[in-house]
Amino acid sequence: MTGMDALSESAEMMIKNINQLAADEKRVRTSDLATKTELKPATVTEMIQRLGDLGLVDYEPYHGVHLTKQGQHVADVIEHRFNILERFLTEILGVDNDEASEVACRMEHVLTRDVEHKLTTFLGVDPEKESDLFCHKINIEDSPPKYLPLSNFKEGKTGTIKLIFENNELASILGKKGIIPGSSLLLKKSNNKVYTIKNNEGEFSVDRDTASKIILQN
Amino acid sequence: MTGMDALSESAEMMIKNINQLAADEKRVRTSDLATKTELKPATVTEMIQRLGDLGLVDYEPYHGVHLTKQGQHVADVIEHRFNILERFLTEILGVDNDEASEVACRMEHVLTRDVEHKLTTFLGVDPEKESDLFCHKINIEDSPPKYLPLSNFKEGKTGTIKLIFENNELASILGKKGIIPGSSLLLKKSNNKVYTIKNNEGEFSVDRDTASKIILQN
DNA sequence: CTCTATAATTAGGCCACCCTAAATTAGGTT
DNA sequence: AACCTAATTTAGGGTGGCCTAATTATAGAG
Repeated sequence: MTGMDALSESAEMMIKNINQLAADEKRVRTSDLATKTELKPATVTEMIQRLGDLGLVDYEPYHGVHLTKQGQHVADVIEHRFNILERFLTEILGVDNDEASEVACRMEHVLTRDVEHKLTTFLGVDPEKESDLFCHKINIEDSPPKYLPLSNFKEGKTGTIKLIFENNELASILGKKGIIPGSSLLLKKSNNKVYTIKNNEGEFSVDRDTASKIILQN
Repeated sequence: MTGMDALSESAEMMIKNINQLAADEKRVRTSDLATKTELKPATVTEMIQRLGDLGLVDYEPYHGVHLTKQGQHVADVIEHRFNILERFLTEILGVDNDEASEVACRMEHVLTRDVEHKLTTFLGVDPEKESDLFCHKINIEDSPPKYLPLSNFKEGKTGTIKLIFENNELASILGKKGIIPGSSLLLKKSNNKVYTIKNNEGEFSVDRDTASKIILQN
């Protein structure tokens, strides 16, 4: 009902191009779109009529188009996806610019919100701070895993060890007991002084200081 | 002549599905393909006839298809692209399995050889060793990525941390130990499970999952 | 205010993909 | 060997995207 049928790549590209040609408040002309997209004018007309029917574009025959609010929103999303993909390809993978641009331009239509979000985070931008670009992301489905030092863990809970701050000695002692990153551990009891933990090699007690150096994931 | 026109996503998907259904030397039946692809049998027939014309498939009416050498090659490439994309999405970005699978399935048709190659290297597989899968890659323009996750780093090497991907909590825990972007870090030891690292604040061990989210520059 | 050059649209055609419904074929049953 | 059923293919229809050619509208020149 919401018209959420996922636009075709062609449709999204047209919207993207309309957006890029839309300087000031001017309507974008068919011929300019034809040049930019390397399509024939007749094809552009056809396409923008379709987009008009979808409410993504305000189309006035013989007088060009401009994006509706809805269309602008699509354009922003695509733009953002393109940018992070391009950055990932060039900055992280070291793909050369032209190719990165081409590939990003194809991939942008296939990203989901979640992947977009995670990629953005990966690139070191806090998605929450990009408020404008992420305005389309109202409900964030991310319930990030919680990391806690053992010293703050709840009794009876089992967690996976993520990180142990060493102290070589301590680490090797713990290591010999199977308390190593990646392994799982149950906190049986704690009284804020002594922490009784259990793993598949047995039960141990550690002091608070040690406990604070073992970071678990819920 | 070589039929190098870049196959459509639909065509590539059909080839991929034929490949997956091709147990032993048996020909793959139309109805099985229809079930797997969620298309109608008539549509499958049409498609495999097209693929037959392209020489990608050996089609015998009423007796199913099997991939030609050429078709097999396409299938292998797609398969490999899917696998590395899926790995990247799950292991590096932390996308959940179902979504990663879906997105990888869309992106696989859009990767170039170079991007595929660089992504593979990024994930820590030496593309040269995957000789079969990479047989399609004759001239490799070797420029390995400058950035690697800690989990793919070589023991004894020092790198500069470029970014740490994760929800803020993990990042802040790491940050308190001086493991922050821009700082330098030495990988002392790794056994593919536990990564022992050292920086100017001490020594730490992290699990593979965490290591994969710390990206270093050689 | 008409006239014309240019821009834009419509008309009509082609192909890839998808469908349903109507043949057709293969292969086991009797 | 004729027959039936399930699998398969063909026939025919629709849509999106692309095209060329023909038509029509616009806006600026005279």
